[in-house]
Amino acid sequence: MGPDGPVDHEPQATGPRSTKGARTRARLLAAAKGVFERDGFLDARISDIADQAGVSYGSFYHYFTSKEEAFREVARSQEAQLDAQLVVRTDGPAAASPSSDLRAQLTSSIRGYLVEYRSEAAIMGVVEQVSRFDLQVYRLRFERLERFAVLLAESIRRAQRLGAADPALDPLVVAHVLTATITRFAEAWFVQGQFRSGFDEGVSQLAALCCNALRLASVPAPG
Amino acid sequence: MGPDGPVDHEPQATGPRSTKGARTRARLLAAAKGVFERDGFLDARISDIADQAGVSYGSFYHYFTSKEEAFREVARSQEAQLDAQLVVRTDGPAAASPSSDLRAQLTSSIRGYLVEYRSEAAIMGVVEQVSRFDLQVYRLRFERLERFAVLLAESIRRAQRLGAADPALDPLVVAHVLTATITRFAEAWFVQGQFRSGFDEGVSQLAALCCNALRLASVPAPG
Amino acid sequence: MGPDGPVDHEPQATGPRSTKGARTRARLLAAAKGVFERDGFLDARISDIADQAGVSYGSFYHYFTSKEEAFREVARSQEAQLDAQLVVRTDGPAAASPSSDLRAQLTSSIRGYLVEYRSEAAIMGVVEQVSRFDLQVYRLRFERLERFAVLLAESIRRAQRLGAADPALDPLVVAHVLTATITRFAEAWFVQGQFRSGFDEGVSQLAALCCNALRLASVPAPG
Amino acid sequence: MGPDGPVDHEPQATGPRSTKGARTRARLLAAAKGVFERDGFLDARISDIADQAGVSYGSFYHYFTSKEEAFREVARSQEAQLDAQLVVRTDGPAAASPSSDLRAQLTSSIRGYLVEYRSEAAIMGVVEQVSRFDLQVYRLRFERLERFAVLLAESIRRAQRLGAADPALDPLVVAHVLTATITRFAEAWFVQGQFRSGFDEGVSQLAALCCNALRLASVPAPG
DNA sequence: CATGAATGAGACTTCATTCAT
DNA sequence: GATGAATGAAGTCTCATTCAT
Repeated sequence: MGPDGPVDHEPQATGPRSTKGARTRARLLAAAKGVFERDGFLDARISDIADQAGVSYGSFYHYFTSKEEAFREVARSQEAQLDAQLVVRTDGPAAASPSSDLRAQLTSSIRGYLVEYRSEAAIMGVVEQVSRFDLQVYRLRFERLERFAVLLAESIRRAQRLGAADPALDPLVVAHVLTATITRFAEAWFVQGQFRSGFDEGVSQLAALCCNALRLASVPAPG
Repeated sequence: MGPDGPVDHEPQATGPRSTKGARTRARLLAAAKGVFERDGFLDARISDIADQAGVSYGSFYHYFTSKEEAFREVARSQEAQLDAQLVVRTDGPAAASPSSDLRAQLTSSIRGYLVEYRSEAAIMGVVEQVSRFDLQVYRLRFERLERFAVLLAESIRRAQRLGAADPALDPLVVAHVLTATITRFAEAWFVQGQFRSGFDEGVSQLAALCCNALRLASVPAPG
Repeated sequence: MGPDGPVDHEPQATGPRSTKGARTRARLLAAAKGVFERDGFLDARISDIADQAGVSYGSFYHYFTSKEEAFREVARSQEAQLDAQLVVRTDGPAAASPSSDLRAQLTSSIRGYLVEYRSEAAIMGVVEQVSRFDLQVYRLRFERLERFAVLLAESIRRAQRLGAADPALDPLVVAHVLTATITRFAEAWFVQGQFRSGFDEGVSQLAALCCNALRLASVPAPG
Repeated sequence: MGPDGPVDHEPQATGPRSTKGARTRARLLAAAKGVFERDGFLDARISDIADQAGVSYGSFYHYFTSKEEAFREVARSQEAQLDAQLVVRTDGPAAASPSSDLRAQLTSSIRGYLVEYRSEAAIMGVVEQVSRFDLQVYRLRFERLERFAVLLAESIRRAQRLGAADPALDPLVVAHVLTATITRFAEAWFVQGQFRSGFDEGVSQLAALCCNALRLASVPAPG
């Protein structure tokens, strides 16, 4: 299911047992994030992380079993933030109409996701990088998107039943396509700087495009 | 992280000057591709490539200055294959209608791209990987897509003028979004195996979605 | 080839921060000196140095960034020892006569220099070698001699004013010539063994020759 | 007798057997000299020499068995040129006086040597370099100087007998010292650029100094 | 908890030299 | 004679991880 390359490692975080330890761990995490952002995963050196955190070289290994482990920790919290943005309720309360409901939810998800992605673009670029050779980071990144896609598919199916979305589309495939669209667009825009565009403008274009794609019944453009 | 400009580097590796040399070089390239597919870029060892090609360790360096160089060469030819699929003619001959013309071209590009991508999924996965930490491979991969996006944008603009596409869309932004959609979907599908779907089915869903996105005027569904 | 200027580089190698580290570093330096003496710079291998010091291969790089760095360190301390011998005071206290003063100082410098050089002939040979292809060692070796030459020139000038030295000589040129004489003679004698001669005999011949060269007013030959 | 480091190699030049071959060989030698001057011995690459000579890589080995061999060839011809300058005749024809005879010969030798050395300073610097780790080049360089020293010693001895030179000096030691002086001064001046001075001025200072050193009976300063 | 010295496997790369054509 | 492809030993350096204090 996942990529061929990434090797599977045992996750085994060393938890801090005291308050002081928790603080040191937090400093290390912050330092790690900074170094990863600056140098990428491959060129990041433990010694730089330790220096940045103001602790000794060896201390790093009190809190993390490996460079990978530390990165996963960083990636985990980023994903959690992003994940919170991707919400589609299948069982949502009645909206003005099914199409406007999905449209609103999708637009909101897209905006939320892009806002977060942009503010953490540097580290997200590294997450994209690492997800392509570390299986655990791959999972971190894509299993959540998978869940989002499943929910989105359900929502699309419901809209189709109500005649509010293009009935010719396969909900699951389409949900995956839209997920791909949003995530890749975010990377191209904010990490790789592949084009310049006003933020709000870009967001609304992307949202409009996704809604178009589903042929959600037209409604007066929302604010 | 993005490219600084359209500067094109042609790193002139020590080229073979004889037929025999050309053959050896070709063997090395094939071997390199195989090893990269099997082990990914990071874990690929020069010695494996040389062994696979049936030449000595040092011979590798007769033809390539580094592992990166060899990979770029492999990536280059892959990109060339993919690139050939992405064609949108702005000045195309008269079609039944502007929308059906664009629809046909887009569908054809998508199908061609996915066909190629699938058949080279293993190496393309590695290209995606490397493009995220090697600037030259990044350029190799994304500058061509950039060009495609520009052409596509022009085509969209033309369709808009003729009332055949959603006039609310910003052609360039949208062209980038669609490019993102196609490329990322290909990776998710064929490299990461994020979902199973019949090939033709997937292709037509993606194409339909893209056409929907542009609100290309409806036509009877093509075969 | 010559030095561009008097810029002094203090390449800050990873210094040891503990007593134990300092001892290891010292062991490595001693081992390095031994290996350099035995094999010359070019044929010296890091692994031999590490073995000799009884530490692991990697430890070498904990203390030195390269073979060059380690050699410079060794050379530095040799030069410091030699340098201490080359003393000419321009502002010296009144001596029996200006010429006997300079004669005494020069003789003393020469003797001191040759004593040191002889006792460290093996490593000095390597310093001569390396100074001819490593700019930093070149500077190490020749900038100090330069300073000596300048002081010596001043001393000669003073002697000339007092009529105690050949007035036809250009003090600075002559100081350089004498410096060349002493250093090259030391190498030819002790490193290359270009001739055999009793130590004291050789020293006094060299000293006499240098004093002659300046036409320092004759005094009864010193013991 | 020689330095400790240099390893002994078998000299075994491959001679050209035809006119065309002789020309190719000459081109290679010229190219080699140029590359050695530019890069030093250690960094000189055979491929650069071949390129420079406009012949193929492999051709180099038709004419020289190794990089060392080629360098020795270059060094040999340089030494021959220099050597021709160092002439002291013990059996010379009657001169105005023994001291003025030796003075003239010494001055002439010094001038000739420095003229040659200066015009070939770049390659001479490399010869100095290589003589410190290649025994054969060492010999090339120092055995001839040795012979000069022996002749000079004889000349000094004769002058001493005639009361024209300082009788306290050991002729052989002194001859070696003067040889050291001249050679090292040349390197410091022309290769390392350790000081600037007008050519004629420097030459006459050096000559004066050497004559002073021997306490050659004064004569009116020669032009 | 903290420190930082010690480890060492392993990869890359170089380039003089050989050799088949 | 000439070519340039092929060889492969040799050595440096990196850096994540371990461990003694």
